[in-house]
Amino acid sequence: MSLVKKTPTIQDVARFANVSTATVSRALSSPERVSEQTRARISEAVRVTGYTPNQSARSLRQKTARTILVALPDIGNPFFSVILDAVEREAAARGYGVLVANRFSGGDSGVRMRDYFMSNRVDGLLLFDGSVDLEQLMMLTGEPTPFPLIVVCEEIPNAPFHTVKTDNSYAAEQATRHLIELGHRRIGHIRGPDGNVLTGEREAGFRRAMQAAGLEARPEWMLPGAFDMDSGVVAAQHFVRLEARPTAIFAANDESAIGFISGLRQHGLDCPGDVSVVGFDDLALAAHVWPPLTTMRQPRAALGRIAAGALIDVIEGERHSRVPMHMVLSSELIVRGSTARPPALVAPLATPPALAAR
Amino acid sequence: MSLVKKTPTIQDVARFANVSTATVSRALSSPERVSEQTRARISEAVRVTGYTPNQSARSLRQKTARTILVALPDIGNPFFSVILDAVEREAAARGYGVLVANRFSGGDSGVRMRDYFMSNRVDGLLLFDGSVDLEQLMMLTGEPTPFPLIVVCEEIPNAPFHTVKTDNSYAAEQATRHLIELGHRRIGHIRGPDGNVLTGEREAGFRRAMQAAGLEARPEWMLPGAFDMDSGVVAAQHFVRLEARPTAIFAANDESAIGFISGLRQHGLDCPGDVSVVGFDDLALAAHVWPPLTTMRQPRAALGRIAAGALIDVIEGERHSRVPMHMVLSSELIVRGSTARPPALVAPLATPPALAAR
DNA sequence: GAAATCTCTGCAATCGATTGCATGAGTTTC
DNA sequence: GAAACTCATGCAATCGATTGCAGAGATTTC
Repeated sequence: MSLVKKTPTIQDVARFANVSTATVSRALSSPERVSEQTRARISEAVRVTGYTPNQSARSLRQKTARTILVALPDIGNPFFSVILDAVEREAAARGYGVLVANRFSGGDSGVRMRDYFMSNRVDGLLLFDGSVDLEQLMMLTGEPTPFPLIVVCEEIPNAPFHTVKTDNSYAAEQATRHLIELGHRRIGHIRGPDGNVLTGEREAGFRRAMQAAGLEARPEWMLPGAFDMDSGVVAAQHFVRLEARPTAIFAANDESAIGFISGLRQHGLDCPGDVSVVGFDDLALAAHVWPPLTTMRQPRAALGRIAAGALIDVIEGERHSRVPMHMVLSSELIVRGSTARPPALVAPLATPPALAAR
Repeated sequence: MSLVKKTPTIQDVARFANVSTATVSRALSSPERVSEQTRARISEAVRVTGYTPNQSARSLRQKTARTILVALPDIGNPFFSVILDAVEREAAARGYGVLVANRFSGGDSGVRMRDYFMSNRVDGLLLFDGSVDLEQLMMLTGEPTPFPLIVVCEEIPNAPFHTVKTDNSYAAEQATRHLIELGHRRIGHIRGPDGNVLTGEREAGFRRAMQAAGLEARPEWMLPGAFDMDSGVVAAQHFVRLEARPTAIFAANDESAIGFISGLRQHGLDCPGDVSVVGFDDLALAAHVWPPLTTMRQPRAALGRIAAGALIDVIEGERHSRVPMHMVLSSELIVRGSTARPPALVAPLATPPALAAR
């Protein structure tokens, strides 16, 4: 009769089934504690009334939100969105909702994070942001981490957090070694954004491979970048202005590699004819750009799945280890068309003077 | 002294400031109703105790979650992830959290949606999934939509929902007209997945443009697709086997266009030399693939922002119009390198027989 | 056959914030 | 100077589900 029919509560179900709310609650959460008859009556009552438990009330009582917070630097970036996809699926499979916080780095990120937790909206945090201020975070979390947290894609030495990451530094080393094995000696690097942990690890791997081969990582060949296509285009502009150019570039991620190749083309240079390029991540499009990109495949889906699973384990107390866990997943070199032998080796007798080392 | 220090509640603040919890609550939500002195004492108490309101308790009392649910077919798809980015920002700016539900289409989607709402976890829904069963949804929602809902990217004629969309059909017409204006007469189309509303609208626009120009949309030139790169590659395989090939293709989205171009190349065909290709969406990478893709730019960020804003308006009762609103944003043709005049027109006298129409 | 145990169910407190109503002090009005 | 009003605050009910405790009846144990 009323204009707005209220959503049914556990009271309505109890009344309909002629039992107390306590019994209804038990019938739904631990059916074995309720007699078969009663259980059947309650099921029927639930069906008829169309009852769904009120999550707010449940959260309030149980101090549990069945929700995790995923903090990302940029959802629009396909690298993260694929991971988010996997996270969402794992969480959904275990009955958790996923709340996303985008552009989490920046001044108030620590405060916002703290608010999310203290407000009991989420039970745990998956932190993907390499630029977030972890010092600040640690201060907020206090000594023994008071809330379940897993840092993904980053590793802060000695930080009391669980982490899941890929073997960035080793993978960068592999990528660089691939170029060296092709015969390249003059190799440059497009860096990631300053202050990002990944930037450091990938650069370190690059330097290690160079050093191991007795090659020099020239400062002017370390081009600035920012993990996006535009910065790759800009890097290409720097590149063509170099007096002595490298014959190969290891880019810190696929997007900057693709931007770089596109920029090369604008200046009449060919990849891999003039310059070999290796990327990092293996985005879906890496196989479809021209030339198809040689890159290190990061196990992104696995990363998301494992991180989400581990976080929920922590939340549910199945991993109560005081000592932080560090999980490392390994990457894989995918050789495609963007890398080849250096020009000098292809036609050693015809090396044009312009390309010869000064 | 205790091992685990409890999170402070409004009681703690009240005790510290020597007032009732009612006053604390009012000081925080409507400060003008509390005297300046008291307000200062309360602020101090909040600061000292480190109090943050418990969202579950607030939700329970106010029947409001300050959270919206975003249902997407595929977060991993950059098309959606950019929109999600905009949605998240708009929502955050207005104090709402964003819960994501991925792969929402499929058997239980209606039920899952209903559960989300009835459980009071979310206040409204942004539905992006063209494949979700809207009939089922309508049944669940009942006559006057009982929960705030905005359907994005889709339009169901006569459905009692607010919608935000781009002018798909008109944009497809424009894209096709661009090919016609370049001189193409034999034009094919890579379709989207069956059952998706967008597929139908884009195909309709294509047919309208063809008809208006007096051209035939041949059945064997309507290639199946699925909005992803792989289906574009497959479409290219179909394409090369055609007896009489089109000189231009309008692909239903950028990903299938890029996959198609990549597939062409594997068969030794050049774009735009042999075939011009127009995409749809203007993904970030469209400008960076080779050749740079001519495409219809969809105002994705605006779409997300406007949809989220409208949804929150509805939630907060600022738009109580019974009659559903339909907002349409317009797309823009971005001409790049993947379209050119047809081969026959470039060198009309030298048309190789193989390329001539049979 | 009394005691102990087990099974099923209900009572009522509890989670933490919000809000309608009431109250008392201070202020304005005529 | 009494009535009417305003302002700041407190009291206590309320939102809806969960759960410790207790009791009634049935069953097992010795």
